[in-house]
This record gives sequence, structure tokens and C-alpha cells, in this order.
Amino acid sequence: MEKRGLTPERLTRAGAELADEVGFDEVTVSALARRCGVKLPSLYSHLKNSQDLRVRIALFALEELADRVADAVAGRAGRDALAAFADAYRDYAREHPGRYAAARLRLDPETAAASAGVRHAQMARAILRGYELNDPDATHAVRLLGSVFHGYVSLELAGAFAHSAPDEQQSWDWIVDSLDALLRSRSS
Amino acid sequence: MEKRGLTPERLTRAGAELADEVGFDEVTVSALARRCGVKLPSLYSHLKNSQDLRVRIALFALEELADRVADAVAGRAGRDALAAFADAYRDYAREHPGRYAAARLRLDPETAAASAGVRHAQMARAILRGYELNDPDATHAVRLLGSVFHGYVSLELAGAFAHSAPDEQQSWDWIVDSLDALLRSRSS
DNA sequence: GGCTCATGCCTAATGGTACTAGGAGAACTG
DNA sequence: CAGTTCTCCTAGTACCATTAGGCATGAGCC
Repeated sequence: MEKRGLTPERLTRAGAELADEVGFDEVTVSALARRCGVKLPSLYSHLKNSQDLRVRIALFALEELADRVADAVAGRAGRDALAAFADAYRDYAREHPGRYAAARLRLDPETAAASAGVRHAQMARAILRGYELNDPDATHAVRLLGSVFHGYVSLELAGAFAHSAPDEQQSWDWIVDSLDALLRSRSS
Repeated sequence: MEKRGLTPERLTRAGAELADEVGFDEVTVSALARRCGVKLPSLYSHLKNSQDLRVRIALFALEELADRVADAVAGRAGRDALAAFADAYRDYAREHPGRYAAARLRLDPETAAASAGVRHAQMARAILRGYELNDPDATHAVRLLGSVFHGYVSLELAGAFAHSAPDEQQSWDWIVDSLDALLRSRSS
């Protein structure tokens, strides 16, 4: 009965890896206990319940993704920044599909407000600063970008674009180009 | 032990209603049995298993949604058709969130090929006919529309845009306008 | 070093969901 | 009307989530 070094942080990380391997929906307290070589109820010393685990993984993924996006857009502006922003999301989703799905978990308002989710919104606004939109338009544009990127990535992950020409990468580039043109045309 | 008139079709419909009430993820064989006033194992005469139920609801929702969209765009073209198409999706998702979530269930390729999903793609292409895009661009545009509409609707349902100005309807209108302008500018 | 004590992990038990096996009665079919 | 089929049932298995309660290990105190 030696003690493993289980902590909420390690469990969260292990849960994130598990999510990438088997899908976020299959992340279960049981499976995580098995992966950690521990009996199921042992985890309840570190986690409140199953939902708590899911939320922790979601917050972890939001944080990690925000870091990546911030890194990608640093020092860029305009079309360059837009493309880097978009690619950071898409690459993360392709590299870590389970974590990406986790990041889309619906959080209750106060948890969301304290999460890295706000950094995502701030970064989207920062990208748009280069396009000099006036006030209501900037918010509309944030929502448009969020919709397109999230929508494309989730459809792509679901396989909706697979097995049909043209290549998914070409469509992605075309879409990013189009959004850039769109935003420039809306510039005040 | 009188026989109820349970059929796969009625169970599918009841499942769709249940999905709208409690969310697609909470649609369970148990809950459906309770709702139908029948013991759980009885449903296994009509359904293969839990996944079969989910797929049936998904196919039902795809069909119903395709009918609505077809109805909405009939006799329209250009910006009108685009707006009708977009609104049909959004209205369906708001009216039937559980069914909309069901329609997004990942289907295996042969099931998807036999589903109303193909009608959705055809209708999107039909809308774009009014913009006279050349061949690869038309596919990119189909993917863009799918991404934006799906992305916006799912973020809106998740509450991502709630409780912050401006109004969700205004952003939606702005986005549809923007897409119309974008497609016209890409016209060959 | 020995005592205490919190803690980390355990076993045991409950309840919910998915699913299978097998039975009994109602309804259809000849 | 007899046989068959079909629908629904009870009973039982297995897995997941969660709680209760126990024991031992390792940390802190003297």
C-alpha cells in the first residue's frame, strides 16, 4: 500500500492524455484509476467527482491552448496574425483532439470567468485591432472568427471534410484568406 | 401485459422529444423506457442497443432539418436564399437543441452516405449557385458556410455569446451580410 | 526513538445504466 | 381453433459513480 504521488494536477494531466487517446467522452474515473494503477475510489481523495475531473481537464486545456495561441501570434499583425491565430487552434485540435473537446466543455459562468477562456476572447480582439473595426463590428467579428474556427475544426475532426477533394488544407487557407479580405473590407 | 404500440419510429420520435427536454447526452434507454411507461428491457425488442437509438434520432433530426431548410430556401436566390438557409439552421437549433445536437452525431461513412446529410450538402451547393463561384472555390465556400453556421449555432447554444452586448441577433445578421458580401466578391 | 495523527489508499456496499436470457400471454395466421 | 410470432415481462450480469469506513504509512512533535 505504498503511496503513489497522486495529486489533482497529475490526475488532470493524465486525464488529458487519456482524453486524447480515447476521446473526452470516454474519460471516466474508472479508466483514469486503471491508468494510474490505483483502485477507483482512491481518486475521490483528490477529485470531488467525475464532473470535477472533466472541468479540471477543460481548464487545463483552455490554459494550454491559450498559451499556444499567445505564442503563435506574438509579434505578428494583420493577415499574419490572423493566420497564426487560426492555425494555432486547428493544430491544437488535430494534435490533441481530446483536450480540444475538453476545452469546449460548458462551464458555469463563474468558472468560465476565472478560466483562460477570457484570454482567448482578449486575443481574438487583439488580432482584430489590426483591422480597425468600429465598436459593434469588432464584437460581431470576434463571434464570426470564433464560429468559423470552432466550426471548421469540429467538422474536420468529425470527418465531415475527409475523403473528398479538395484538400482540407486548401479550404482552410482559402477561408483564412477570405476572412482577412472580409475584415479589411469592413475596416472603418 | 397489454401491448403498447411501440415501434422503432415512435421510440425515435419520443427520443427526439426527450433530447430536446434533457439534452441529447442524457438520452438513455432507461429514461426512454420510463417515458414510455415500459420496463427497460422491453425496448430491446425494437432497438439493437443504446447507440442504435442515438443513430436513429440523429437520422430523424437530419431528415427533419433538411425538410425545413428545403422549405425555407424554396423560391429564393442570392442573399435571400443565404439568409433563409442560415436562419433555418439556427431556428431549428434554438427550437430543438437536443435534435440539433443529435444531428451532429458522428455517423459511420455508409450510414452518413444514406442519410439526409447529403441533402444538406446539396442544398448548400444550390445556394452557392447564385454566386457563380468556380469549382474549387465552391467547395471551399460550402465548408465555410457549414463551419460558420454550425460554429455560431453551437457557440450560441453553449451560451458563449449570452449576457454580453451586442445582441446575438445583430451579430447573426452582420455575419450573414458579411458572408453574402464575401461570396459576391469571390464571384468569377 | 516513540507517540499521535492526518492522509492516501484500500475493501465493501449502494444505486444507476446497458444488456442478455428466458418465459408468458396476446395477437395474428393457417 | 391450434400454432406461431411478437411484445413485454422478470431475473440476472456487468460496468461506472459514489459513499462509508478501515488500516497503514509517513510527518510532526516531544
